[in-house]
Amino acid sequence: MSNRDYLGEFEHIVLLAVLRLDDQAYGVTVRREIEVRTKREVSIGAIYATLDRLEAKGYVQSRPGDPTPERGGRSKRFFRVTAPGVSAIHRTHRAIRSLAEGLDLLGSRL
Amino acid sequence: MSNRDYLGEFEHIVLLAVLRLDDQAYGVTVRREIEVRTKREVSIGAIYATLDRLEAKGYVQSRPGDPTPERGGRSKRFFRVTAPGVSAIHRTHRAIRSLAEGLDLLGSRL
DNA sequence: GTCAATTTCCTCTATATTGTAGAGGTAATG
DNA sequence: CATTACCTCTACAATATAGAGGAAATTGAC
Repeated sequence: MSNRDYLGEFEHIVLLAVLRLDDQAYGVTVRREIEVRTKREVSIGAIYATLDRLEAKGYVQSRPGDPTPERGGRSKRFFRVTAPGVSAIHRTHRAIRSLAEGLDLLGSRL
Repeated sequence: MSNRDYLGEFEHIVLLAVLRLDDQAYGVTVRREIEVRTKREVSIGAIYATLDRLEAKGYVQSRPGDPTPERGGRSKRFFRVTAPGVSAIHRTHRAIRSLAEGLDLLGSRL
């Protein structure tokens, strides 16, 4: 296993999406959330590969969902962010902020 | 060339360091700035490889520095962030903010 | 009931791009 | 020519990304 302390760029995005979706986070919704919020198109494969990596690191946890009464559909795999996952977000944000603060980034406030 | 629009995690860090160092950005100072601000150790090789990639993408530009009157020392290669580089930072920050805002990230304000 | 069509979601494989370290070479100065 | 400060190169590990295709669920025709 890696010893990396920081989230990769896409890992970061995906982790935030899972956090934001709360108990409705699974592959398809995570993808949609990212596309809607960032206007960035991502493949479903990219989502799951990243989710798997985040799970391997202990930053998210997954559980199988019960079938829903909708037409069709394989049962979902739900994800939630763990405490270490939240810490990783904080570390990453701190690193960025430490270098960005004070810079005149046109009101970017990040 | 790639079509990636977003900065990788380390590219992001390095680009911010160059921006912050203004006209004093070269390999050694970039490395030091990152280490001091983020408490993260990085090898000099990692710095230059990333700087080279950022230059290939047009996000930074380098120019050779004149020799200084200090004892020893090969002449420096100075870097500065280009306008597209600043845009890349903005895009990246916007993407993060769009997913982070509204979340209760314990006052993380990012 | 059961079978096939349909739907929604997930798994897997393969490749490109980034991240990372460190050995070793190069251009200065006194 | 010894010493110093900096940079280049190479090699490998981890992350990012796409997309084809398989799996599980529901519904309706028979």
